[in-house]
Amino acid sequence: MQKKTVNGAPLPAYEQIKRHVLAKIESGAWKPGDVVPSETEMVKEFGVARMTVSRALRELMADGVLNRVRGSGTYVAPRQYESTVLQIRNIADEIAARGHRHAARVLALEPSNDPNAIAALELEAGPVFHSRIVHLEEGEPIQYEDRYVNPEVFPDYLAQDFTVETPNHYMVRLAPIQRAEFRIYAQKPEARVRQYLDMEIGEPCLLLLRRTWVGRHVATSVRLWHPSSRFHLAGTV
Amino acid sequence: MQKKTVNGAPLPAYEQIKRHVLAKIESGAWKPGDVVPSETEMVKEFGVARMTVSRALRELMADGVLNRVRGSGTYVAPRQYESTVLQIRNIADEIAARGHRHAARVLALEPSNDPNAIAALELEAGPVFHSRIVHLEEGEPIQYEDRYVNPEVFPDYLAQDFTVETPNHYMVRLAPIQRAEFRIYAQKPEARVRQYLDMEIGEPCLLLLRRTWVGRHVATSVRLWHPSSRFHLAGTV
DNA sequence: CAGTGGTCTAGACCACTCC
DNA sequence: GAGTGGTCTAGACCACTGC
Repeated sequence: MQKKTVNGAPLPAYEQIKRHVLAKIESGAWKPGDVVPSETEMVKEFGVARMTVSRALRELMADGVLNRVRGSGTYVAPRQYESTVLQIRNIADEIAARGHRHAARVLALEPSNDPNAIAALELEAGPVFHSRIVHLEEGEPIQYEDRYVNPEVFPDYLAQDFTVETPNHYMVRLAPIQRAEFRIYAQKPEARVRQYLDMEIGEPCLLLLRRTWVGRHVATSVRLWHPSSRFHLAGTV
Repeated sequence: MQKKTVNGAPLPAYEQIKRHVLAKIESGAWKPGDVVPSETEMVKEFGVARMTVSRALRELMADGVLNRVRGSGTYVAPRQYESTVLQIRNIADEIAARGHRHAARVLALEPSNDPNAIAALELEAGPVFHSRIVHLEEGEPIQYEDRYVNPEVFPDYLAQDFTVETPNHYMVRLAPIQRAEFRIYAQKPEARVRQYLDMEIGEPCLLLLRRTWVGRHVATSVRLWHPSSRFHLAGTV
């Protein structure tokens, strides 16, 4: 295998193979569920020993990128949703997993020149895209979503119907999220949020702030308010 | 290498080596910072190829258990603290990292027969150990810690001085935490918590519930209240 | 310069899946 | 039974550390 270099240092063959596979997935050439070439095929393609291919694919499985089944083949793993605290899924899927109905009220979907939002997306200038949506579980509001989106990453964001598909689902469908940063607060909601979430006066919100990256771009910056009486975060490590 | 079996299935050699190393660390025979035997030595000890030892040690490094330095050797990694939302550290270390002073007020340290606590620790009967501590940052309360501890795992818990060392630090020092489960809530604090945390009426708490496991035992079940004005959780994925 | 870990090869045997 | 991944061997060359 020809040694490619990054800043002068040669990259190990197994690392080059990993990047090749990741590039295929990120470009969309290989989609979730697709079979990827077998070890034997990659051995021929890259001109390396089978152990080397095996290590590359094994590590990608450990990272959750691939699934491997002995006797069957190697498959592209399903997309990971915006992960917050380890594994919070798309709110609609989460509601569906509880056997409940999800609905969404789109309050706003428009361009915005909010300087704070432009800064959060690490852009020089606006406009950026802005949406405000209330998510309902069995008719009860459970999340107030205030989202800013990078138009360079999702140019068609404003043309979507978010009563049918959540923004999170839409974005994950189009681009793989590679990194996320989050902060969690307990907060007294401002009046508008409190009303949209149908909360009693004095009831606190669980507020989740999150930014996600696609490649070198900040893809989205979102604030999610949840009524404490109907929502909490959970996970294991 | 002699094949050991678990429920009839033979265990791969690299997996046996991993378990051997983990057992050494968990038993305390190898402590954080210690050099562990080199690959060459383990090759002789286990009678396997160097690649096999290499894989075992490489995977343990990926898990954060070992650190490996080319040209130097393989070392036991420092202990991981109770991880909550990915990487929240021991509150005292966190405060120290901000360059601030930590202090603790021990409100209670006693046996308890609270049936909820006994159930949370998955024990048949009590008593279990109970502590309530307020942690202060620069003199301001920042965490109210209500903790139940499994006496089978930490028999000397009640004899400790938690103004000197936090319970988390004490427990991590004695036993490696292997699994954790957490839930995060926004909550109106009860009067007692509000007073100990010196909070204004109406200010919400960020409440973190956590259980941690050592081997098959629930080691501890803890509720951590934080004033929202002075505390939030953060992390990256 | 001896010892360490990082990577790689060219084979091998095996358990398993799928047809 | 052909093809897949899981593991393993016995070598090898290399970059790096620490004396």
